[in-house]
Amino acid sequence: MDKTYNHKLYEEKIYKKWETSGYFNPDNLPGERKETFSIVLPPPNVTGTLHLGHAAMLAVEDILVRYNRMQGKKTVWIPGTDSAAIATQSKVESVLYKEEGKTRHDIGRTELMNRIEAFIKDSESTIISQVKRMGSSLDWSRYAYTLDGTRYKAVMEAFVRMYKAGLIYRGNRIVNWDPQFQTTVADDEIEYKEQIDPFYYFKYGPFTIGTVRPETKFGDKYVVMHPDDKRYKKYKHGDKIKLEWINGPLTATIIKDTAADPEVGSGVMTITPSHSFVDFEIAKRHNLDIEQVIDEKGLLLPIAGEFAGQHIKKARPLIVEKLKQKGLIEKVDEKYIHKIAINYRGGGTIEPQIKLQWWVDVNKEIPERDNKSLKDLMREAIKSGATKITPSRFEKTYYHWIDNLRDWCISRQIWFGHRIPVWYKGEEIFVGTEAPKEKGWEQDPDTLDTWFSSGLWTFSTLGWPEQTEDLKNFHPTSLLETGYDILFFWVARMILMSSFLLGEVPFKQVYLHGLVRDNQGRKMSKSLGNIINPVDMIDKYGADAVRMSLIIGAAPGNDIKLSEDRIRGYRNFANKVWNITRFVTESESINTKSDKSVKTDDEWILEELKKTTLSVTKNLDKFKLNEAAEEIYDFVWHKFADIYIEKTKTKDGDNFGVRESAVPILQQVLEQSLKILHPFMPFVTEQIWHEMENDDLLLITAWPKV
RNA sequence: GGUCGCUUGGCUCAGUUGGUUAGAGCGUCUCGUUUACAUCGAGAAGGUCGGGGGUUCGAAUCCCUCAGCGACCACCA
Repeated sequence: MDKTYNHKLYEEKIYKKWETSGYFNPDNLPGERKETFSIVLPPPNVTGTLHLGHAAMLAVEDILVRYNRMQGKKTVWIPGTDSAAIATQSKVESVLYKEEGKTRHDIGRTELMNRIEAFIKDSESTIISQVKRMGSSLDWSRYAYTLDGTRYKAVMEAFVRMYKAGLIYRGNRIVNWDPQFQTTVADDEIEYKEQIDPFYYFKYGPFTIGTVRPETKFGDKYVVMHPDDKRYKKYKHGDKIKLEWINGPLTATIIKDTAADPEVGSGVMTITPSHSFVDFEIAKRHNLDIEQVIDEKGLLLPIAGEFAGQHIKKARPLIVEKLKQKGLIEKVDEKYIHKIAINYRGGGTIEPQIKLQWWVDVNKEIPERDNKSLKDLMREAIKSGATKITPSRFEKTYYHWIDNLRDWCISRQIWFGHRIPVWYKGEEIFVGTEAPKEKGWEQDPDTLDTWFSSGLWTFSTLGWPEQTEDLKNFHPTSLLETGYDILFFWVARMILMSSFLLGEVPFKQVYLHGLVRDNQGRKMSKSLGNIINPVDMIDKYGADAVRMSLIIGAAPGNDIKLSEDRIRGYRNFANKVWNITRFVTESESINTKSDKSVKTDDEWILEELKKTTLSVTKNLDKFKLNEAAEEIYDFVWHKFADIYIEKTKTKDGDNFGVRESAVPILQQVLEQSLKILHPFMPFVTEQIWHEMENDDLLLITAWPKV
């Protein structure tokens, strides 16, 4: 054995050895295994590269998987990658534009698909090999891709079943429209950004109305006020008044609605139902006309008169200028702070639009599920305890989210993804897993929201809708581990899908890890230049060290602050374990007979070993990985090495040695330490296991009985 | 505006049924070049556990209140 542990010499070889052993696949595990343990990996983007968030996720999941495998359970961890529809398509589109100056419409749907497929093929191996470098004991024989054949079947089946149950419908409703990507965006995929803009007060007949967006106001012909607002007592609901507006005279109608807050401004507002969620609701309540003002590209429509055809950004100052000339501006607040909605995937500013889209009805009662709605089912999964969330405080957040949940818009106007299994022929509509045979049917051009297919992930990866052995054995899965930032996006939707389609929860336990930040608590970003690349760190310090640094000090749900110093510290620990082994191995040949009163030392270390093992086991069962890892670290370094080993050393003149009676104890403690350390630091422990001339793999040895 | 969380030695953090002198890593200081390891060892300094009040025989841990920070959610035109 070398004097220091050099991870570069071993990690790749060890991973290969594990892979060829076949033990990542539960079907090959030795012995009779009755209990099962299953985790489905949250699929990273197929075109992405490994970041620290992935690394943290892989570390946590691999620890639990290795632990349960050693506990004698039939254990599977299923890998996969995600097509990341919008992100991938826009990446390919931007390359297309940069290199060839073309848009997707220039090359057509089929050609774009080909380009995307090629791009994915190129980059898929990158993320997979990076996942492997973390030591992830994933069963690659069960690898799934969100757009592969099996998953396609599942998505089609799910859509059709939900449609037949009346849970999916098509309707005209207001959506979040991204003019840049030309697609709808889900409520949760929106980010709000603070911005300073002028706030205008306009004269609207006898009233004063305020807005930051004059360009939407052309069609405003309803004035809304609170029914109890005394200032406007003389106006009755439905009254008509004539007034002068941007492009000439207009007849406005008075609407009394509680949505108007008397405390805000003048207490009066006009509405633009076509481009505002609130206004849309008001318009629907009172059955008002709804007129589109801005088109999908952000251009003004003919209703804008002389401004028609102009882009809203350019038109705004011109409109303000015109209003000024007409004497309709009362005042302007130049520094009004408000929030604008943007597509968090990096797209443009959201413009609400009314569109004919496909929706999932979250409130409809489902006869085959005891007349419960999807919302009810989602609540029940947690309330009944069928699924538990760690840390538990997120359960409250989860309920709150469900309470505010609106119908889910699942159609997207992009080409890359699962195409909606609906065909039209004139007024006729056909919904099925396969295209109708006769001619003349045209398929809906839209694709499904990526979270629709992700929602099926726990069972689509197990072969559903086929009733496979895997599905029977491994569903509901034991645990879902992910960052708390996608609790809503994903976790909630998996519960929704599984509850309806399978009548059971997708997982028994949710473990939410925190976000990885830099050592000052800042998010890692390119612009700050504080990104730590996990692959670089693995090169430098080894995967074991990276894993430990992401576990210790990271309580569930709390953000992790990481620095290179910490990673280095755990590299040192790996080396410590290595050298303990060298000492123990050497002790066999240099032991001396000088036995003194040392029985208490032996008893003490064995007692400590037992205590540590027990506590580590308990903490792993309770998902307290951070505490478990710290205990082992402390035991191995400060109890075993610093205290016990030092005490076994003997000195006779110039001859150094080891107390003979301690040799078997050293062996025993080392061996058991390696076992309980293995889930955390799999590479160095496996290599040592091999150096100690064991034939089997540490990977599948039995967890010490406690 | 609503909800949730955080505040423990210089820095980063543990501490879930309230119980003896409050822990770790990094950093700092002193000493040590003994063949397991300098990616090391021995030792040390450093905390009224954000402020105040309360419950209790006893609180970092439970309750109230104040302050600072952060996150998420929300339709302020």
